[in-house]
Amino acid sequence: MVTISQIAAELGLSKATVSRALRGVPGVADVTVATVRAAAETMGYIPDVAAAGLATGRSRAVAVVVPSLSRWFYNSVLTGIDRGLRSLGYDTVLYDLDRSVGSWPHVFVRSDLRRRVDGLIAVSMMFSAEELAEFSSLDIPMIAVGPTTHGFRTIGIDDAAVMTTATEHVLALGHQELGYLGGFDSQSRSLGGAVEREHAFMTAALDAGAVVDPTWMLAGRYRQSIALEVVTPVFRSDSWPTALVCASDEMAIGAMYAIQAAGLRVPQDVSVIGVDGHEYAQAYDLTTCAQYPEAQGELAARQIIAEVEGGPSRLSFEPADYQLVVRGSTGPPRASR
Amino acid sequence: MVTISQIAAELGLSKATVSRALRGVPGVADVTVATVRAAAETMGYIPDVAAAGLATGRSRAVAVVVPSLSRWFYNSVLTGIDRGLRSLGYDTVLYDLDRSVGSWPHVFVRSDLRRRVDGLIAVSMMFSAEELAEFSSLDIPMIAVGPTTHGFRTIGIDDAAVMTTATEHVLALGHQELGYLGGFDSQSRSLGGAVEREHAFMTAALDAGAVVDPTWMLAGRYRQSIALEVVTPVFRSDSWPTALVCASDEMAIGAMYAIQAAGLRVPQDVSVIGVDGHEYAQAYDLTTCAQYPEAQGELAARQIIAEVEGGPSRLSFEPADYQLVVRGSTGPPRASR
DNA sequence: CTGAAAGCGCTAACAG
DNA sequence: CTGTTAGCGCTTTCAG
Repeated sequence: MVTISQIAAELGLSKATVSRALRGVPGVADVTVATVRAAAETMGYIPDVAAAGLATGRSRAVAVVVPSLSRWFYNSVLTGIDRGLRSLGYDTVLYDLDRSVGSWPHVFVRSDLRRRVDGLIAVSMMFSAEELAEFSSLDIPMIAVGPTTHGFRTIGIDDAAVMTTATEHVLALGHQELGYLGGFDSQSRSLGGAVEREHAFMTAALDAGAVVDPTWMLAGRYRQSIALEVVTPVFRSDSWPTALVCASDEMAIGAMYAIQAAGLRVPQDVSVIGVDGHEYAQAYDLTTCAQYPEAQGELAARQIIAEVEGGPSRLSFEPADYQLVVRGSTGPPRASR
Repeated sequence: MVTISQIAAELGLSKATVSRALRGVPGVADVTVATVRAAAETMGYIPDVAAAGLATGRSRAVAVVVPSLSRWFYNSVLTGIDRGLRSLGYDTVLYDLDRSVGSWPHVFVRSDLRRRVDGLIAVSMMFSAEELAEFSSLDIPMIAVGPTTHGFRTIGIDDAAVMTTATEHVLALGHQELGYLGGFDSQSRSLGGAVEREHAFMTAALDAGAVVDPTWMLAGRYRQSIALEVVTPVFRSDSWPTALVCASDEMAIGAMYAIQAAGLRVPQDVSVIGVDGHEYAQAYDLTTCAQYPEAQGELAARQIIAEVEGGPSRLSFEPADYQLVVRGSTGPPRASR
């Protein structure tokens, strides 16, 4: 294992100079830098992060806390974060909180995060006041991606605006009988903007004078499997909405399956619209209000590193892009055909 | 920030004793241990992993390399690994290789992994001989989960056996006209046992004298969206198989959607069977040959830590459980009703 | 522009 | 059972 001192010895230089040359610290002769780097290369030098970390107090790693890895939004954000972090020379230390609802030990923060990471990115997480206090005591930059997270600067879409856009799309198509597929993901620690979305839907629907039968307010809990189950009985009954607004594309896909299995057609009998821009939306010809989780993750990575490396902390909320993508799952209601 | 020396000073002990007491090293008076731990607790001591790492050469972290995070199998394995690792006091350092097909810099191994992790777990990865050599030169325990990975001890199902089981299920139901939905995921670095599965299918089908029209061999590339697209034309043509054997549940779900959209019924018109035991399989009433990726991940975590902590390296292949789960998507073919 | 020296916080012989 | 003494490999004043 080759160290900095060996390079120094080899070249008749001091450890300090070699260290500076390797890191590109200004104030070293260009020739020296070149020589040192060449030697490091040929000798097969690999920096020891632990040693550097001890000396600097930095680990070149950031913690990423996710509520679960199985949902598309979360793992997409994580993909973006990992890519962003790695391109900046940082590692991703994963903290998957799946199935740890309400049981996250405070210990987590103190003993695990401390000194192990330079920053923390929380994806769609809800934290208790106690946990938040522990985080703050870590005194490292923190940032959230997803719905606005109390105590965190956050990057994310405007959930209300997105849902309003989606709802207005079907309203504009002439639908007056609307269903909503949303609910809460009780299994995870994420809130996912569920409240904002549902509220925006109701507001837009009622403002337009649409009919929203209470039995059409479905709790798909943000999972495709549950969506499939709760949607099924509605479209096998004799009263169903002409348009179903879904709070996520995963739920929308489950709903479309249930609707077809019930013998109805999308969009002829019922229009379906989702939110997210899921990678499968195109194949399912699903109209959706798309957001770009990987981009959000990459942005989070860049911003946290900027802060870690001394930059100032930015705005408290960074609005992310979204866009209505109209496909074949939405159309005018039967009556107005 | 409180250190070990502060505790030592406070208690009038030496750093060494405090260190030993804290780590539970045998050979310290019980009273001393108790006193030290109590003091550490009240003083709010938190160990510095970097310092410990420098001294021991261990980081208490393991690298997990995945081909992508968006596919259920991969993220499920990762969930299991993270849970296992964390329960043993180790951190998960993520290396998501999504979209880095063929472009993985050798640099990766040398500069990133070295000294940063104590072990490496590769999930469904294919490595070049060159990469493999670099891994080996790291001289840390390595283990793979998924299909047998050259150069790695691996934990995984017997892909051929699983596919044989699935195929024989529809054969036993009386199907004689079989389709296969498989292919390769060219986007990722994973092979995923695709070859073994396809071969096992063909063997079982031909052995039973079944008809497998070449146009029924579909390349869904292990993605639901692509499966949906390639399956659609087949069931809109005038010649289709009575049973479709899918190499993954994700593809099977896409296929079922396509079949229904084409106006056919599952299982009345066509039976569909998958492989994986996807979390959505139950909701879709999909018959599948299930495997348990989270359990595989947890096992991998336990085994790698056992090795890291001095245990011997075990068998070269650890067969994982699988089980045929019969649901409503498979039934006898039309003719024999 | 380069070198010497001190030290980051902890562990690991080696003594006692 | 406990203390002393060296480092682990790198960064960082402070001199020159």
